[in-house]
Amino acid sequence: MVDRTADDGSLLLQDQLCFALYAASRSVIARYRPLLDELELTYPQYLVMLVLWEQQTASVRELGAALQLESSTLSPLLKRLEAGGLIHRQRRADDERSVSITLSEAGAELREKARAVPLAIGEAMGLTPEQDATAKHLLRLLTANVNRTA
Amino acid sequence: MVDRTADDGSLLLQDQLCFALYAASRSVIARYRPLLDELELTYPQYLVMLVLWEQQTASVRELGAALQLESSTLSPLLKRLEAGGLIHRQRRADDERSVSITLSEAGAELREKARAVPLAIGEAMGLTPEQDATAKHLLRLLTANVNRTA
DNA sequence: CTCGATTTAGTCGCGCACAACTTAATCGAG
DNA sequence: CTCGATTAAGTTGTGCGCGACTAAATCGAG
Repeated sequence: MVDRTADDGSLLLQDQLCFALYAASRSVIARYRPLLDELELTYPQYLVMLVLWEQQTASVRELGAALQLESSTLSPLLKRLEAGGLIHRQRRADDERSVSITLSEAGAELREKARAVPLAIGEAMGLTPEQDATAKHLLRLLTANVNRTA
Repeated sequence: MVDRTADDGSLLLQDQLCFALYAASRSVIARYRPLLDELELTYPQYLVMLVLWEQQTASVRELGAALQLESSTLSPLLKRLEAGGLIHRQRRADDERSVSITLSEAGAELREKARAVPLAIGEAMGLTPEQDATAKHLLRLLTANVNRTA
């Protein structure tokens, strides 16, 4: 198969980086699914937990900034995490507009069960450390460029 | 920032290729949105149209194979494309289980308006041809690996 | 030829994802 | 101090995306 560059006007599906991206993202998330089912988390919920395991607490706004998600996506998701007993939500005293999200006991404990997940995914992806680093670099560059004048 | 490789058990969001992938995919699709709004298409609908512009006709099964989507995703999407007057759907005479999707006049004509889209996106992504090719290669490798034992 | 297995679309339920909007709290120029 | 502008979170509506399931048509071993 002869690929064309990003610069021509090809309308062929297989020429498009964006489709490779879209397909790869869904494939990786599908790979996560059985692992996250064990933790009773969806993939976006897992991402929220990653942020909280890292920094204990965050506002909805901060979670949105870290994950590039709107409050309209996060609010219901956080409600489900709270219903699942993994987080607490409370209005901040010093700024009643903000809501602090914190880990519950169960949420903090879940971290240990999650430890095995990145390993298993890394193995399934099957890239060399160099390929992994290159891919991350290019994806971040791409994201920054695309968001630049968005 | 010091990145770790895919092989360790880091639970840091920024270390994870999968998050870079997820964020990049959504950013690119968001970039498409205003362009596709002009065509009154969503991104997945646009992908279906790409396949049809390429080969005139396809069954639901073939579209699913090309785009890696389930019939439970495609059936309602195709219903919307039909309601929008871009495609026709008809049971295949030789195998009543299959449904043939074909372009309508309007669907075929939309191709010309879509010509400018890949150019604009390619420009927004801002990768060199080499980077674009590398990214596509790595994403396909990744997807193949992840799906292999799925 | 027959009938259980397979294949193809489709429906349903749930959880994102995002645009558009609302509500409430805070900010800040005058 | 005040009040219009801004900010934070949440609601609503639409369209994916997929698992679980169903219905109907076809296949194929015996």
